[in-house]
Amino acid sequence: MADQHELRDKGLRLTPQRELVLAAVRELGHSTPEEVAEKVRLTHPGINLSTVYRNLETLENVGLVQHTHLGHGGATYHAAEELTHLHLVCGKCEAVGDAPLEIAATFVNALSDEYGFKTDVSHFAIYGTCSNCQ
Amino acid sequence: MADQHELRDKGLRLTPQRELVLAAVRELGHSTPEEVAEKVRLTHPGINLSTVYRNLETLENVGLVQHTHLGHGGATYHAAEELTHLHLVCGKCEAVGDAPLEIAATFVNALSDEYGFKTDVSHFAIYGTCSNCQ
DNA sequence: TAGTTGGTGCGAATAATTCGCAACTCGCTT
DNA sequence: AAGCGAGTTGCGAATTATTCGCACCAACTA
Repeated sequence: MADQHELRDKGLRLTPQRELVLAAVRELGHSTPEEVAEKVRLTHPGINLSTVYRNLETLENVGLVQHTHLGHGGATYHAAEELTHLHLVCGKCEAVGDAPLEIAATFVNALSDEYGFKTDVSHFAIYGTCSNCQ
Repeated sequence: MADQHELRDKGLRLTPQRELVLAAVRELGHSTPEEVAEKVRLTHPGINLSTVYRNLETLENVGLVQHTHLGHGGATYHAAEELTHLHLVCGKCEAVGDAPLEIAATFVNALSDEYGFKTDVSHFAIYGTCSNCQ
């Protein structure tokens, strides 16, 4: 019912580290591996960065989290459930805003119809300047 | 007339390295610093990677080239002139396809009207799967 | 409860990018 | 034509981000 089943159903072992990484991603929304590690350390100080990286990768493989490249170099992770919006990335303040998927529907359809390109909404990041930074 | 004026008009010195870096970006289209360096080395074998990085940054500052994060970690650079299309990045084969800006016009307008978010088309990268990889 | 197998911690290895600094050269000034 | 000063370059070291190898440990299975 809890995370237990969720992870074990995917064929993964249930370790405190893994649970915490998943929980952190869910709570933080968009976050870098570093931020996830920081969050996890609040309750499990000894966790190793490598473990965070490995768990993020593992969790991504089983489809519980996903990552996107929202700018700079670093990847940011978010829970798979949270795919109901687009990411609006501000190039100035680096804030990540959200917008409903529907707003892009016709655009996505056009790309599909005219170019055979299937847009991956989970990786859909849009760069620009947010209203606060203009 | 040639690159000479173009660079000097921007207040930059005209060095062979700089000219070559700019020429390489223009010829290569989307390319990583590493690829630019490789290209430049064809005619100027001794060029240092640092110099390529610095020139890309310099050229970007004066608006002659721009960069985008099209996936993974690395940034890719392209000439500023070449901003007349969107980048369709295939997550599988990593190919970068193009589509005209107009296809996103209504979408961009909607983001502006409803969220006050000004989309930067030069950084507009769309993730998905291209027609060949489906 | 004991075994096997995946998972963790840790430190080293890579990769990508940036920096510091001394030598060089571009372009302006005599 | 020669000189000077600032912008540039090359090079190696320093960073940052991420991955690996390996020995130890713990989660699930029988």
